Amino acid sequence: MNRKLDASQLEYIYTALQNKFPDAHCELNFRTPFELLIATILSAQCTDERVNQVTASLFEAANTPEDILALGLSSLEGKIRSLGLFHNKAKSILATSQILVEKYSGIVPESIDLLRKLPGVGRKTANVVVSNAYGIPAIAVDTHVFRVAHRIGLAEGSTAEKVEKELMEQFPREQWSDLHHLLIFLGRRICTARKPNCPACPVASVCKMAKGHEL
DNA sequence: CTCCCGATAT
DNA sequence: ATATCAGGAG
Repeated sequence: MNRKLDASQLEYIYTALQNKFPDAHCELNFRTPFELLIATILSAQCTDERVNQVTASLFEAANTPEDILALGLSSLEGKIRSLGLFHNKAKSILATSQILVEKYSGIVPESIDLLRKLPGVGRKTANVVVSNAYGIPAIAVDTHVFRVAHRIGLAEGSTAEKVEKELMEQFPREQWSDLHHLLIFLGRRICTARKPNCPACPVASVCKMAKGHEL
């Protein structure tokens, strides 16, 4: 019976991460729900820092569905090419903008289910938007959350959806959005993919992987 | 499962 | 040189 962490360990993890990263927040730059939606679509397989570099000029040219549509495909692709996967991302952004104009009066929906029907918007992107734009508790499982949750021993599921469910079951709803950002900060700054810095990690004492290394 | 994909870190 | 980066669609 693979026992997970007990209640006191879960509380310790949340508190220790808050103390280590009191400023944990969404690192994508945005001013409106639509800007966040576009920035999050662009963030696939790409660092936030480079997304912000691109959106700074992109949103100056167009930051509404109508203005994005007016740009057209080749112009939009040109602006986002440096982010990679640019053809898919441009098509998704245009198709999503078209639907927002036609069906939602240009307003980004607050419903995860409605968001996920938009082209290029999956589970992770929908969670990021409702959490950071509308203050709805959610845990978006990206590459960092998936990796860190497995290493610590907070999750064992093989898909992002399973990991999201495991995390939601172990932490109270009011902690979901904060926990999501805390795990991302941990994954970016300490528990990196190539070389995790366990000596600097605030939750090493309860981490499954860190313990495995010590034994 | 594969494909999309440029920039950066190791 | 190669792994990785706030994934999603077919």
